[in-house]
Amino acid sequence: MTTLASASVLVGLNAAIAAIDGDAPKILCVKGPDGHPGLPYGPFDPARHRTFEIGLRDWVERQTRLKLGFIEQLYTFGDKGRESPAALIEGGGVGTRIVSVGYLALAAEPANVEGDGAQWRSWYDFFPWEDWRSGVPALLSNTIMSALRAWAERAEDENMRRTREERIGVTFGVSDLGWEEERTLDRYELMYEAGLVEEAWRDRAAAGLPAPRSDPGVARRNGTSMGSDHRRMLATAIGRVRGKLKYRPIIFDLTTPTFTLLSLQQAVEAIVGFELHKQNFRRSVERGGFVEKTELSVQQPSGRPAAVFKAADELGQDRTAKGLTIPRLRQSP
Amino acid sequence: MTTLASASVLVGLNAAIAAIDGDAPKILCVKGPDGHPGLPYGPFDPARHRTFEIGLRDWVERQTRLKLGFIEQLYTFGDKGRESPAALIEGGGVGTRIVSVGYLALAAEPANVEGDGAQWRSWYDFFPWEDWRSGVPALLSNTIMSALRAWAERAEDENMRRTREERIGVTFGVSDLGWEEERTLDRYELMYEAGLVEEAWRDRAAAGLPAPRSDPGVARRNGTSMGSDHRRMLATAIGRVRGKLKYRPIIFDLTTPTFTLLSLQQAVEAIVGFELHKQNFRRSVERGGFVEKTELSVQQPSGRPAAVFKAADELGQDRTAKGLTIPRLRQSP
DNA sequence: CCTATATATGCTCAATTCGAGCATTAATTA
DNA sequence: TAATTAATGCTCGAATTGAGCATATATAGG
Repeated sequence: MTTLASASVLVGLNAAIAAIDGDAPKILCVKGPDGHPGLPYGPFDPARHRTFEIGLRDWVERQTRLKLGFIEQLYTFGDKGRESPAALIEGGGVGTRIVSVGYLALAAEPANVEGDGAQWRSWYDFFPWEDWRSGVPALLSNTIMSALRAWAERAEDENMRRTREERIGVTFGVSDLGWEEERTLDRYELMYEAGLVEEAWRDRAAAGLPAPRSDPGVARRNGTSMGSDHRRMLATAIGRVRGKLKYRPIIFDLTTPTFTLLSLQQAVEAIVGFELHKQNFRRSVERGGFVEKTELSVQQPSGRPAAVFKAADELGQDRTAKGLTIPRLRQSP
Repeated sequence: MTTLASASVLVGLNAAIAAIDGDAPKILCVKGPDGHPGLPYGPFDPARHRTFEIGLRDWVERQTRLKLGFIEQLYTFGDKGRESPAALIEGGGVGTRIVSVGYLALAAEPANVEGDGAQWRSWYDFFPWEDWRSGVPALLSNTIMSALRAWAERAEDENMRRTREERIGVTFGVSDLGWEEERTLDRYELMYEAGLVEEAWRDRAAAGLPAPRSDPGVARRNGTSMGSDHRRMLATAIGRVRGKLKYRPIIFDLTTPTFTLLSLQQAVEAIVGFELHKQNFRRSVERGGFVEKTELSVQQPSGRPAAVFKAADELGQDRTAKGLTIPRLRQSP
């Protein structure tokens, strides 16, 4: 067996902490070392923490005073290019590989957070093309799609061109399947490859590679960029939440204990990024046994007052059972 | 920011490599350092490998001569209790935390492998209670379920007892939802907690904790145990394959290029662990556009010859699109 | 050649779910 | 009191699903 060079690996923990604020899906951001927004990050110290989860809860709480509820491991990032500038982290010299274990956490509401530059931001600040709630995002139809097609055209040979076009078709829903909201990561990665996000320019420059052959102005306008590979992690988190919604009732980890069906629907819409048929949503959620009516009702600004519901008891402690029925979005960009 | 103690973290890579052999779902095992079977394991050397995937492919190929096709990251294991005995791995002293990044890999067939003790084994050797293809596994109804209920009864208070019973109900399909085949990991973890698998006994002894209060003989009979936490990783892998089958056509990464619908069905049944309605399976797979008929047909040992199919071209390079429709198993143990 | 047997394949039918929209109810505001 | 707004109830056709019957095409044995 080979001798390990692993003494030069540092393990860090990242958390994508999501919450819903009315109709806005929020993510907790901190100011990263490079000035860009980033996800909360902390080192994993095996001497102090028995498990990743314990470590994560510990320093998230210390950094933000936020107690986490539901958390779930997302993905571990270890690609080259994640080396730490020596200044960033003590103990890791230049060239030390950082392995980050990314976690998804769900909070019932965007509680006030303390700490250096910590703030809740809409996740669509970073992924404006993912929000279809008021129709096809203009950014997508006006610039992204054509930039992607131009990238496909720039392929070296016919084979590569076709592959690229197929990927664009599937990931961006041009094909018959339509837009699959949970492919957030695929879309981000495709845009990264095509040089359509700022990180692609930055990373290639840092690695001494030639700049992408796309328009840098377009890349800069495609959402707020994040430090390191945090936007990729966030894309992973969003995709996971969107997918998971369909087979576990995690929506109730993101709502207040009681809610109206409209607010519940808006929370779901905030996550999936498109609008749902109101009556059908009500039917599926009521008949699916997800919610129970309370005797309360709340007055709206205008119109008939809405009944107040709560998550059904049968959903159980460990939030198991199945997920909501989310229809497929049939539009294309 | 705290100074990192992370110099004492080693990063390793594990692979659960699956293949289908007729009606048997196989997993590639090696002989672990403690004599128990284990999953192929190798260190991650950041100096040599740009990414985890490259590292994994590299040493899997060197250890087993097997070239991997589809691979996907599963989960990263870093809990305490994974410390290396000094003898196992050079460079890691006693008490060094080992972080293992687990991967799932799919092979088209259980190709011959070289290397010390490498062999393909049915994954039901390790999880006999997961195979419902000839009805409810006797092991489950005869011993496991009653041992689980006894564990629930041993709870310290009424609240805990009810929680345990609820978990058993959901995880083992006693509740109205029935057996959910993809909850492999939940079931393993529950059995571990209840002291019904050998690893629970071993780990508690190693940690200086009192032995579980269950019957050690029962634990020993509940499938073949594995070294370290490899059986947990395998459970994760099985659950992932079973779940993923429903939303991505990964089955075609596990079959030969051409197949009969029966062999395809048997492959699916091997994975999900229960039998499917033949005509409906055919309908869903044909109408779903997953397969295309070739002009060939093959003679059976007896009976009408079967048409030979291949995976549909539209499934595309990156094996995208949706997954097979797998009905829910309605039985209970 | 004929029959029993085994498997592949085609087809039907009822139950359920899903997508879409119309209709009614209950509040506020002008 | 009418207009407006949102909640809620209900229907209907289309598509999907679960189950089983029926037919087709082989082999083996007489």
